Amino acid sequence: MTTSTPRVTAQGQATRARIVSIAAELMSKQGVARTSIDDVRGAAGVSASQIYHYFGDKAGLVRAVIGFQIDATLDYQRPILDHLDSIEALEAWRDKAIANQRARHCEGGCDVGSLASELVETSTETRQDLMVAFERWESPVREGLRAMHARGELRADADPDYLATALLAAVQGGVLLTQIRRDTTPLRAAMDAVIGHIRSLTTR
Amino acid sequence: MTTSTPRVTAQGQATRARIVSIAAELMSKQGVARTSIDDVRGAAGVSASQIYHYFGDKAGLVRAVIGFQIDATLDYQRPILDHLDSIEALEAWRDKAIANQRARHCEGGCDVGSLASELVETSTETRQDLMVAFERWESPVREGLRAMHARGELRADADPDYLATALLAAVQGGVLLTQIRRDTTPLRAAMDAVIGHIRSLTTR
DNA sequence: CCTTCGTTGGAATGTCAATTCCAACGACGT
DNA sequence: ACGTCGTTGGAATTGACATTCCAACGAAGG
Repeated sequence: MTTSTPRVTAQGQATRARIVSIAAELMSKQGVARTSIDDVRGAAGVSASQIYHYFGDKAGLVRAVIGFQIDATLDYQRPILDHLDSIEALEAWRDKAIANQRARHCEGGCDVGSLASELVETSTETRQDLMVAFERWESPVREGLRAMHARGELRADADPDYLATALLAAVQGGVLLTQIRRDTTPLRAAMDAVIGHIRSLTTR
Repeated sequence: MTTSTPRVTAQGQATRARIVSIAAELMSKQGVARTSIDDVRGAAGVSASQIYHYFGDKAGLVRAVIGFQIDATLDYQRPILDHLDSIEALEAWRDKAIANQRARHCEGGCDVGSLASELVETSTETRQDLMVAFERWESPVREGLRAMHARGELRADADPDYLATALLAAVQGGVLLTQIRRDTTPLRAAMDAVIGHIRSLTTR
């Protein structure tokens, strides 16, 4: 069975996409709680009824924003993210993350991490959305380390999955401290430490 | 010059302290934005005017809560925090952090980190309060690693300050992922990775 | 005993924000 | 051309929330 009648027009999709994109930007800058539907309405140049038409309520819009931000983050880090299977690739990833923070003047933190911190405890469904988002992020990191492991570049007793989790945690914690200090040193320190640890597990 | 007339009674101090303590608990559970003055008022069993009398406005209460939480965190981790000058001590710190998360069922994240993430971008003063809070946290970690370095237990080319920052970032990122997954593995992974890196820098 | 000032209660105010409602509009398939 | 349904506008509603105000209360010092 094919899609008989599209429930939404191309025009509707465009409007919906614009709303999500602008909501994501506002929520990244000011946080979810401080971003009102009316803020989004004004910035997107739409009427309130459209937002409720497409998303049901604010929680629905927030869910869409979570999806949007994780997509944007993964797109931004690709293609590096798909080949994190060498120390050099990990260092390139680190450098890209640092450059990104510098470009933002260390403001706003991690789009996905900020959403996560603000929303984890709101509802079980939201928390699961966030779990899925981070799993999508961690997955390619894990695959890269597994490839190194399979190739014998990592010692047999090293655990690629565990290391992938540590890397992601280093990014999150590093970005938070970087945001607070307005200085990229913490992000660099955190990623350097975990990458250094991985290096110490290589079979050179 | 001594304090001529105390502007606040012992009774007043007690009331103030109770308000801060209860506000901290509520804000830890629900976040700052979702904690209304009226919530605090009800839970503390005081009238609204008292909160405004002692804190001026909600921002003032939030500042007091930041101070309260960093004090509580440091008190909780002491005396470990004051002697982080060996791999064993670092591991004990890690174990205590993990046990704490487990006791909370991995809910709520880090009290200080959650406040930080929610409030960093609200105002320059708040961000500076947070910088001070994290500096107070990082300082003893740094001192411990410096002691190891001075004793020659860390290689000369190791940078204790940089490593201290990485440790704190690992805690923050690890706790965030732990909160999202409701599983202490990420916190353990993150701290293990950085501690492992430090171990690889020891002169054994 | 009296005055002062910190303390407390509780109602009142005004703003802001989420959500609903209804009517109009227009694209698209028949 | 016509009718259906997705789309849009904008006003109206409802509730929550931060903050203010004023009056009463009580402890501590003179």
